[in-house]
Amino acid sequence: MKQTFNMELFFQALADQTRLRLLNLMGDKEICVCYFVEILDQLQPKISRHLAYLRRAGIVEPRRDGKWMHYRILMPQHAGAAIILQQTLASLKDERVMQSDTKKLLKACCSPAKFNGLQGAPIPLTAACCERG
Amino acid sequence: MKQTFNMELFFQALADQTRLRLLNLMGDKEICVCYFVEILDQLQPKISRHLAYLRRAGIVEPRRDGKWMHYRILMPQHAGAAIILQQTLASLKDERVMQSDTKKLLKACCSPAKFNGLQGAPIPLTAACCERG
DNA sequence: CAAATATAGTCGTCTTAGCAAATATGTATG
DNA sequence: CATACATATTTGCTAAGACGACTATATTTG
Repeated sequence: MKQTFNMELFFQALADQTRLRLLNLMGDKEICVCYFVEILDQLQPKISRHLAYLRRAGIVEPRRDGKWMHYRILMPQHAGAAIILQQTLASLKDERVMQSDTKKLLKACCSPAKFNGLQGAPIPLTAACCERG
Repeated sequence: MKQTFNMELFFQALADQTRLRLLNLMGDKEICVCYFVEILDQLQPKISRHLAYLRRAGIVEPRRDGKWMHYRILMPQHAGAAIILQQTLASLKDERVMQSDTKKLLKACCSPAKFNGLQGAPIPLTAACCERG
């Protein structure tokens, strides 16, 4: 089907804790880079670099919105890869770190102003949380 | 569920072409190391190393049989990982290299004597191929 | 210009290939 | 039964390459 799909590269992209945390946070919604930085509590260039790896592997897609960049998961054309990615996302939800991240994201969406790095940051479009304070 | 399961390590183990080829050859049967060496046409220590990586990740299990070591895939306890591994194996079958390897393995099972490195090598137990020549 | 994000450069660390040596088993020999 | 040797496989070791962290700098947009 896909001539250019590379299983090895695909797994390489998934074989990193930081990238798994990013994917878990995205889930099925679009997230702004600034949220990743805030929630993972890691330096911005590091987040950016890992997002670049995911981009290169074709797993995520960026969208520019003014100053902000939003990322969302791009389900692979390759049927097998799509199943693997979905199963991975499902499995991640069982892990403590991932649950903690998800909870933190919800909080941040509710009141971005309370987080240093999120002054005036855009609220994730599909976030099912309370309105901005 | 499993405290010791590590998704990152699991994907790292899968993120290598040589290891994917080994897994594809094993499929659901037990294979002797000497077949891997012959079919991948790579140096034996290299094969051994990659088998060690797979062992460390708990993906394969060795069995000694006299001089020969046989390896087989060990389905992970972790339900998600098992699904991912099964889907991976299924997807590999669509790739040319993997199909070629599988075909070569079948040939080697039919007449091991014709391969330099397989003089007197054991035939994979569950190999559904013709008798040894 | 300021803010958000991406990229480049440098460094330390991890992974891998390749070779040599070690280990484990089997067989032959005394 | 002990020894020596052959075969199959694993494991140290070292150099090369890839990767991640960190800092500084560049790019894009308001």
